[in-house]
Amino acid sequence: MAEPVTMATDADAPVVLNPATHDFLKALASPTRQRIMMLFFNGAELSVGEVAERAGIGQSTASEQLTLMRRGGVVTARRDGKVIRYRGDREGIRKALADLQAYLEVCC
Amino acid sequence: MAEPVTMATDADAPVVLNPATHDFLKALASPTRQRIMMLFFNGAELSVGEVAERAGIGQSTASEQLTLMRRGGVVTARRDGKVIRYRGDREGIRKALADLQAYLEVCC
DNA sequence: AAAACATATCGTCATATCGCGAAATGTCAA
DNA sequence: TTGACATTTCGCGATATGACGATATGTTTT
Repeated sequence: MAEPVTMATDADAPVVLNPATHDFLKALASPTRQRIMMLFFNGAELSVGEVAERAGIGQSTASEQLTLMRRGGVVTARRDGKVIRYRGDREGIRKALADLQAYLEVCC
Repeated sequence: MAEPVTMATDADAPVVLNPATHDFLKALASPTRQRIMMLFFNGAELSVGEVAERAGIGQSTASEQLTLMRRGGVVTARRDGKVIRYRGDREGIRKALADLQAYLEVCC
């Protein structure tokens, strides 16, 4: 409940941000993943194969990048038959942005 | 003035985010730079040498990482005699977070 | 101008990440 | 359970990043 970021004093300032927020930053700090992110424009839901095709990357690459993005909380996945459909994670993003903002509040 | 992110429709959705926001994400997506960031806790102003010492890294490394962070808009630098003092960039961070939020609004 | 000092840049190496094809895993249909 | 198909995992080469020491640049003082 008590985040390492809130109410910090000089003595117990966090040295790194929490893993979830770090994963969020990594999930977006790559041109390829940014391109993938924009495929989920307007709530679109896409399979791994569709992402691979539209992003112009191999199928295994798409799978790996989507796993990272899922870990970063920017997309969610659900199985639909033999296909897995991904879409933007509105709530995950909202939370990550809030955490990031709280983290940065400490120093600036 | 018209950001590539705002008012996007399905036809002209941005494929990557603007360079400034990308640099912002990169500036924070590294444990070392996160550690450095937290040194600027509570508006502290530190020289390159002080950052190197407190972060436990070499002087050249500190200089290079601070350059990245400056490009990402998370710190500012000013010369003070023969020393250069860095501190958290409140306004740069605020702007970057707003841009990031706008970018993510598109898809989620 | 030269000495002293802080920072920036350069060259190099170690490690991490990216992207791929191949193989393994998992799921539905017959 | 076998076959067909989608996704994940694995192994690998290419490229990017991180950190360092050495050197260059810039600033102040003498």
